[in-house]
Amino acid sequence: MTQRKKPVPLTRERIVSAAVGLADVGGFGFLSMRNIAEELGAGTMALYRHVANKEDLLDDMVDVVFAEMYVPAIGGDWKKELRERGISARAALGRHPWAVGLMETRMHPGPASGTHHNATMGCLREAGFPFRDAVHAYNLLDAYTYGFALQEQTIPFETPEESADMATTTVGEQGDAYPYLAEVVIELGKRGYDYTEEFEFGLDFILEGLERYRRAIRKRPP
Amino acid sequence: MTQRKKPVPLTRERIVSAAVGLADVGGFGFLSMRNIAEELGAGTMALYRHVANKEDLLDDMVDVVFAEMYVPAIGGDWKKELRERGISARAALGRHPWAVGLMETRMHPGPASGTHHNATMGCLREAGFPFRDAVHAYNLLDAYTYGFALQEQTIPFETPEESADMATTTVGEQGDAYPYLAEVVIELGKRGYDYTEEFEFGLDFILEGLERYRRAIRKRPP
DNA sequence: TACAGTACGCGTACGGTGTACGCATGTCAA
DNA sequence: TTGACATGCGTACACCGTACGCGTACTGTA
Repeated sequence: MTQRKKPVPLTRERIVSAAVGLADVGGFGFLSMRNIAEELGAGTMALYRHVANKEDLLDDMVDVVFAEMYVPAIGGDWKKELRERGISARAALGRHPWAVGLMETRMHPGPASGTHHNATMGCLREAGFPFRDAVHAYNLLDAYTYGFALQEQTIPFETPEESADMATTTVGEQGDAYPYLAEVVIELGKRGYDYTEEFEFGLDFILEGLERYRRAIRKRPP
Repeated sequence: MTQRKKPVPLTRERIVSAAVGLADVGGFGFLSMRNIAEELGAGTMALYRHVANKEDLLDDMVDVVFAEMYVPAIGGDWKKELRERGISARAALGRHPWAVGLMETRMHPGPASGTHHNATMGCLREAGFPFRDAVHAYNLLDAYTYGFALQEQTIPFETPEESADMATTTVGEQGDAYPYLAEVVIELGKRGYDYTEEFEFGLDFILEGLERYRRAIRKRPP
């Protein structure tokens, strides 16, 4: 009669994991405390025994994404290491699109975030970049990566419906008002748009530029 | 007795303008239809006579931000034009921080957005970049600009309180676990962090790299 | 002047959100 | 047995976007 119900105890980890999964499939807008609780078969307010509030939960979710990124080896071939880091970062952001706007805006970064940033900075410093230039390089790489991910999320070049909608709105309506823009819509609509190739072109462009810059510095130390 | 009240008729423009102002001072979270209506001394639902929904309103708000950006001259010195474009874009995004995550994600871009993108693309094409390379260049410039703006928004290097919080959280707690990260926090805490200088370094880095790339292309046409 | 048509402002209501508060239950120590 | 404590959860509140429909006021036409 006294049927014991111990439906797996709620833990912070289980909550974070469920939240990440929910945001992945349903989008950021679907991520509500009520939905998370339902996913776990628990009451909404039960969550608040394990997380202080939603912001606190988001901190941990972001750290999960950081944990999925490649951690560059500090003494290694800096260009190769940071290339892999960039590619895995974009991949992680692709798997968790909701994270893009959140990654760099957290005020309480988690351990994975610390490890990640430390390794990246270390990679640049040990490659011979003076402090200030390492900061410049870091800024370039991250701004590009997050910016690319931001744009990649929603620009609808692939689906024909959206593409057509976009085309008529911006181009077709007022014939030839935007010839260069029209070229983009038409050409990319025809040939398609390979996000991976595009991203890696830019990443390599920056890395090679940095390598040139590094060599120039090494020749004449300050 | 019959006191006429004609409190300035509501128009779409007045609504958009009030919304932009509200988001500027109160943040994106403060931008609710109720608050906009109150700002205008109108009832909430009165707004819906002029805008289809909040998404529709956001489209127009984004176009306001695009309209504040410098439109590069299509035949001119492409590097100078695009440098000014980049700087004014960052400035506009600084004035309207809520816009960063929205600029490139609109599905119904407005006229200012069209003009802006067309002029930028035209600038690159007329400078001699073949179509595909112009797209690469465009992607690099915009990803960097939006990525920088995204990071600039909330990284709290300036305010001592947040800086100290950040430092203890990521560095001080577990002594020397993140030496390279510690260096960043300490050094930038000491010397400060000039966002403008940082942004322009990266922008010039990309522009100069593109110029080199352009010259290489011109030497041997495909 | 009278009336119809229309544009506009707005009140109410519904289903969603985050979360403060307090109560109920289960487990373990004394 | 008794108390302390951690955990789960139900209710309630203030906010959100917005569907729906009603009243008012201006305007063009007869």
